[in-house]
Amino acid sequence: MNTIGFAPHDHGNCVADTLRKAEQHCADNGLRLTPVRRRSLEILLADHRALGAYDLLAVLATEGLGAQPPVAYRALDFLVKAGFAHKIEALNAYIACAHLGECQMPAFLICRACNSVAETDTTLGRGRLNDAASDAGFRIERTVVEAEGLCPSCQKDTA
Amino acid sequence: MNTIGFAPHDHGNCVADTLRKAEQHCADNGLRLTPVRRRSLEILLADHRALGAYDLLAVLATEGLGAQPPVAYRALDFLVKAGFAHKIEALNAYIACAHLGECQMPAFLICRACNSVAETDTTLGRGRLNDAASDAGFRIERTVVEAEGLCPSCQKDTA
DNA sequence: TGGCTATTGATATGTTATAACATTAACTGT
DNA sequence: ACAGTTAATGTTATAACATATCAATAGCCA
Repeated sequence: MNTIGFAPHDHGNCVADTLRKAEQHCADNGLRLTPVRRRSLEILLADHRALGAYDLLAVLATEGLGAQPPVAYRALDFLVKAGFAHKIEALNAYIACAHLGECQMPAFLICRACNSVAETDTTLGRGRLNDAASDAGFRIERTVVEAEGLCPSCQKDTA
Repeated sequence: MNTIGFAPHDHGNCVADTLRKAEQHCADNGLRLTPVRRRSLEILLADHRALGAYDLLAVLATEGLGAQPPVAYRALDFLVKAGFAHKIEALNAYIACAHLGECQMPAFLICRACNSVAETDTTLGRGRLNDAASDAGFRIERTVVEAEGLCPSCQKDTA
């Protein structure tokens, strides 16, 4: 599992590939990637950065795809439930999934300076948290793992 | 590091002990545990459950300690900065620190049914996340680790 | 005492998210 | 093609969470 987000990569391909996978997943599971949903995913995919619901809404509005908050929240809700996007709890913002199809327990590295977000995975590393949960008799259904700090590029700028 | 929250314990002592430690910490560090701040900490300590800022405010208001949002947010800000409380990002809510004085990298187990929260620690378990961060050249400053699920008691109720 | 800083009081507003209900589109079986 | 059903959208309103700003006051200390 590589950590996309800060490293240079072929982003056009990254976007196209994710859209293709999303379409396939919808076809396979009887989900409908409607215009608003598809466009919302494209907007989130535009860069590896978290977008607020109202930021998304602003873009949709300029394109005549809806002007009221529920439009954005419904689209985001669909994308998150389908596994196409994640909510970054520490920012109250949303980001496209960078590992569509192979994403179990996402973890995020969030740059507090430029707001870019890299996604990685902690599936193999839940040791301590799982131990604590089973000691306490707690049944985990979802985990939020987010690290805030400075990305490589913003560390240079500060130095 | 034990995981307080779901297990029975002497809660009166748990509260008194934390208040004592908080007073000591303020005395040692030139911080002022004013009436609003102290009372806010007591309210958060009342049980191992996350409280919204406006829930806290409602209690403060009945006691004549302030009726406007900034009162609650200022108190919470002080408590969080001093390490006496934590923000639960997944709930936009706040909880008293259960390990005052020995809390480095808190992690939370959050029951989605009864909203009770247990606090544990992941200081020794950051392996994967740290690895991913150093691979990416990311400098971590703060981590958010929260697990949502069902506490022992609510698992029984559902069964 | 005077000057500094931290805290509080108060009003307003910004930001994030959902409730509720009417309408329209898509799918299903006949 | 048709009615019955469910999913999606349009729209209005409001709930819930959070901060900016500025004036007033309290504590500290030279």
